[in-house]
Amino acid sequence: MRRRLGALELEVMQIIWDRGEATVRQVWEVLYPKRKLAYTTVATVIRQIEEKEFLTHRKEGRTFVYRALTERSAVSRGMVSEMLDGLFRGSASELVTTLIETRRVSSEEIGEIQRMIDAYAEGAEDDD
Amino acid sequence: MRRRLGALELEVMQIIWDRGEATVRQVWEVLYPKRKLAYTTVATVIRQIEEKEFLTHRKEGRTFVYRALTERSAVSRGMVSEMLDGLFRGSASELVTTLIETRRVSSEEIGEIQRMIDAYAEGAEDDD
DNA sequence: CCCTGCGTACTATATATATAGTATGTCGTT
DNA sequence: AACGACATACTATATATATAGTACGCAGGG
Repeated sequence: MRRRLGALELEVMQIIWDRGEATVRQVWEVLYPKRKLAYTTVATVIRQIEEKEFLTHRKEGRTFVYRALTERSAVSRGMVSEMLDGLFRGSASELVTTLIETRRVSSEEIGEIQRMIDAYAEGAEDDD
Repeated sequence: MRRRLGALELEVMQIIWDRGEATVRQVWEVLYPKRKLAYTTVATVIRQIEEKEFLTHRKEGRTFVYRALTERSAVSRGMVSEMLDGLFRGSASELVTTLIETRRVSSEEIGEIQRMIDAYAEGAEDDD
């Protein structure tokens, strides 16, 4: 019964992935400047995410400390994959085209992408 | 009051973008093999998309012929942008990394991406 | 010992999305 | 003129998501 993550749920996950572990209060503190949510709202969202089995918790005193059950990379891949199919009919190059049309991508980033793609092309050279 | 598109709504939009225009029946016919939806479901979804102002229609006889009000590229950019921020903290290179980890990307596609990125790097050379 | 702060649990509401049924009108064929 | 196919309009239900309130327990400061 593994569902998908909404925008707010994803934000919460990002915070927990960043820190490794987090309490409701810690998540709330990070979130608060951007989205002025009630503390209990954050608590509720976190419990909902836990129901979807993306999180689990241990008890420290009376406080729950949450950690991810699913890695960030797995969720990212899932979402990228979805977008690839849903939006670009599976075409990776179309996605990249759109990506660089979307934002002014810094030349450092372009460089990184070039290196990464080149490295990948090398490695995959005698594959398919 | 411009909202966002759900997965099914996006599928419908893709069909209409592909053809330029489409009737409910045409959309339904394309959709049916994949998702066995009732004809009226498709009609409802299309009207809902129209309410969000992504579509409009003209009347041809008694049939409505729908066309997009928003270009595919604009929607794509919006969604990529969202994903970039929500998932990769704005890092385009991380997105591309995840992309090539996600699927076995064909060497043709890799080639295309290389050419495209290189061209972009050229053009932007003396920019920022 | 009692109040306050903070923790979780449960419940609630609004809106979005997915899905389809019923109603009603009309066009074309017999 | 009536029937069947098909068109849109309206309505309905389930589930997901965003958001927050209330209830209740416990622990520490006075």
